Parts: sequence; C-alpha cells; structure tokens
Amino acid sequence: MSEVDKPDVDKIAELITNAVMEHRLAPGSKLSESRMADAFKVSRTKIRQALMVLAENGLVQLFPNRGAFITSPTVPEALEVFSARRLLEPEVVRGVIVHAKKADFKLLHKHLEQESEARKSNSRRAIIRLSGDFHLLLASMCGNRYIEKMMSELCPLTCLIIALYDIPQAPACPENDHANIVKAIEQGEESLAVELMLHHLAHIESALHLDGANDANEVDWEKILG
Amino acid sequence: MSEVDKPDVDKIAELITNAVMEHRLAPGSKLSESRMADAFKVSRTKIRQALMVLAENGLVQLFPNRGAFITSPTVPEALEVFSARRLLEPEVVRGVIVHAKKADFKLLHKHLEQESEARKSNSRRAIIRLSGDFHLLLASMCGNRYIEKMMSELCPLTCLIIALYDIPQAPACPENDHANIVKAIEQGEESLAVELMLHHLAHIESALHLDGANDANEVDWEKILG
DNA sequence: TTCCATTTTATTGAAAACAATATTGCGAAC
DNA sequence: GTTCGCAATATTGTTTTCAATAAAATGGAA
Repeated sequence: MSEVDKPDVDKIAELITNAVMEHRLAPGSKLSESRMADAFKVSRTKIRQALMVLAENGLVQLFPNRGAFITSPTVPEALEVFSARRLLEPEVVRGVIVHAKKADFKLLHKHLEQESEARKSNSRRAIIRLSGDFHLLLASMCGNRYIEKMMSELCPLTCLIIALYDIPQAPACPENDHANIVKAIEQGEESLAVELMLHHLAHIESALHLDGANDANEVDWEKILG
Repeated sequence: MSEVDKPDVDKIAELITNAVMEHRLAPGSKLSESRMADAFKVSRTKIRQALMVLAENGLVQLFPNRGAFITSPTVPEALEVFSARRLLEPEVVRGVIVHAKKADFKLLHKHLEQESEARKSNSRRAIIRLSGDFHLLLASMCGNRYIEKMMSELCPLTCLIIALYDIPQAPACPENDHANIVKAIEQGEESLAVELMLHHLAHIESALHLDGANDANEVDWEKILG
C-alpha cells in the first residue's frame, strides 16, 4: 500500500486475496465494512465494491443484512475445485509449452528460486503463498485469458480448502514438484508435464481430510464432548 | 419484471445478460447509468452494482469516467472463448452422463421441444437465445458449479462473438445437433456425445469471420470510403 | 437463576447531494 | 474557412446522510 495510502477497488480486492492466500484471513472471517474502511483509509463505498468483486470471484460470501464473510468451501465444493483444476491445468501446461517465450521461462526460474529460498528460511506463509502463485504464474502464460481467469479464482479457493482441511503436520509439497514440471515444459515433453501436474494435484488433494465425514464448517460437538 | 417493479442487482444483471443473448443489446452499446436507472425504476447505485457484476463476468467493460459498454470481443478473444469451450464442454458432457437424473432429461427434452417450436415459428431471436440456453442447461447438470459458472460467462460472450462476426446469411445451427447430443448422453455413449459436441462447436466457429483480417471493433474507414 | 420480551446498539442497505471528469458546442483568432 | 481554446453540459465518481435490519443488552417475570 505504498502509493498515496488510498488503494482503489481492485487493489483492495487484491490485498484481501493475498491475505487469504497467505492464510492470514481464515475461512469464515467476518469482513466488517466500517473496520475495513478504517483500515484501508477509504470510504465504505469502495469497500462494498471490493466485497462485491470478491463475492463474484467466489472468495467471499455475502449474506443480506448480515455482511460479508470469507468463503468456507464445503467438502463437495472442495472436490469440485480439484476436479476443475484437473481439467484446466493440463490445458495450462499444453498452452505454456506452445506459447511461452524465453522471458517467461526466466520468470518461472526466478519463481522457483524464490520458492527454494522460502523453504530454506522455513517461512511457512511464504511457502504457501508461493506455491499458489506458481500455478497462477503458469496460467498467466497459457495464452487463454479465460482459463487464466478461472485459475485465478480456483487458486485462492484452494488455499481456503487447505486452511480448512489440511492435516496440520502433513508434509508440504514435495520440494521439487514445481521444478520438475517447469523442466518438462521447457523440454516440450507435453505428456510428461501433464502427468507431473496431475500427480502434483493428486498429491495436494490426498493430503487433505476430504472424506466427507465431517464438514469442517459445523463444529462437531458430539465428538468434542465425547 | 413482474415483482414490485423493483428488480434487485442480480435481476438487473440477468436482464442485461438476456438482452445480450437475444441480440437486443449489441456489442459496444453504451450503458448509461441514469438511463438504466430510469428504465429499471431503481437508483443509480443499484445500476452501478449490476454493471460491476457484469464487468466481473466479462460481459461489460468499464472505462473510468467514460462509462460502461457491452464488451466487443476481439478476434483473439473469440478464439480463446472457443478454445475454452472445447476444453470445458466435453467435461460437461461427461459430467451430465454421470450425474443426470430422470428429471434432468425431462428438462432437456422440454428444451429441445422449445427449440423446435422456435424454428417452426422462425423467430430468430428465440432461436439464438435457446441455442445458448441449451449449453447453459447442460452445464447446470454437470455436477461442477465452477465449470457451470465459467460456461455461464462464456455463453453470453459467444453470443456477442456471433453478433460481431457472424456471416449474416449463414445457415443456423443444424436442426438436430442438440437433439443428437442429448440422445448420445441419454444412451451413455460418452465418446460419441463428446464427438458430437466438439463437432457442434466447430460448426459454430466455422460459420464465423474469425480470420483475423479485420478486428470488428475498429471501424475500417479505409474500406468504407474505398 | 433462567427464559422471554423489549429496548438499545451496531451494522448493512439505499438514496440523494455533491464533486470531478469528459464530452460537446460555441466563438474568436489566424 | 479552419483550427484552437474556452465555456457549457452531461455523465460518472464519491461522500454523506438517512433508513432498514439484525445482533446484543437489558430488564422483568416465572
């Protein structure tokens, strides 16, 4: 927020999205208009607009006369998010192989470098954030703005799903999944790259409590009290 | 608009979308806030919200201090829309085969009936509208709300593309493309249904002036004046 | 003490008034 | 007659104010 301290609507939406992707805003969080207006030093009008944009992106849910809340994806929704990603991301990979220029690969390698550093310094938030950004970066290079747009909605949702259903002590993404995907893309090995991507997605999904037993939204008092 | 004559934001956005899908609102149309406020008998506030929603859906473009305009997809954008649909709609077909219940097929057949009637009475607008609605109806049955959402953005855009690039006297969609797709789905013939869908999309795209020679947005004064 | 009803408070929703910007029309100068 | 600059107008952008709704607090009765 370095500009004139007065971010516009899109900037506000972006900052909220970032906060979600870094797990600084938990699913279900209430987004009070007046508080946000104070925090961002803008009028409520701008906040309301930003909340509408976020709601349209699926990241926020609006309840009439109750306010705005960060979305809490249900188990079925989580499964559909992954299903959609399994469809889109192979196409992203194919697109990048076709469209990516030298400069794009430079960006990708720079990103991999950042991820590697974040791992070394063990900063969990940076790792989470950069992991999501990797897929967004790829999507931005696939040559189809509609697919990119959908990915830019599904990635933050995936972050929420991880926040809700992750097994706390689960191992993070395999160190070099992303690097291997980039390598395969760079060498034009389409089917390998697609394979690696699908495997990567499967790994993320498998590390989640998505068995449908409990719907992380509702507190399971039965279980808590025994 | 039968309610209390005071449609809410989503209803306004829906009415605009309908108008686009029926080619009653042409690409590039200026959407004046005050005029719309008068027409819908609501305050400008609601109109502005509706316009933001539509802009987020890609159906409207907002230019700062200039106003809102119905999107005019460029040739590259049109190609990307079709590319995205070629990816999504086979998955829609697969989803419907898996998820559709009896009631769904009933709805599909009712829709086919309507299309058939519209053809008989030769009402071009109804035909255009129903053709788009067919794909939306299918998408609503595929069991993935994110794919459905993307389709609900791509279909209206396709209508704009047709409005911009269609060859006027081109033959409409083959009479029974949709019926054949439904039949294949009903019989669980996945690969056939997918094949028919892709063929159908290819047919629509092939009937368009998408060769990139002229970008229907800019008026080609050279050609007009000779 | 507990439960229900009522009042109070806080928050969201809508509209109207005001400010800023762009477009259009007019007139003067070249 | 054309072009440039200025004024007038219309439209969008923002804030402020007011209204409606829901949550919270209070108080009384069982």
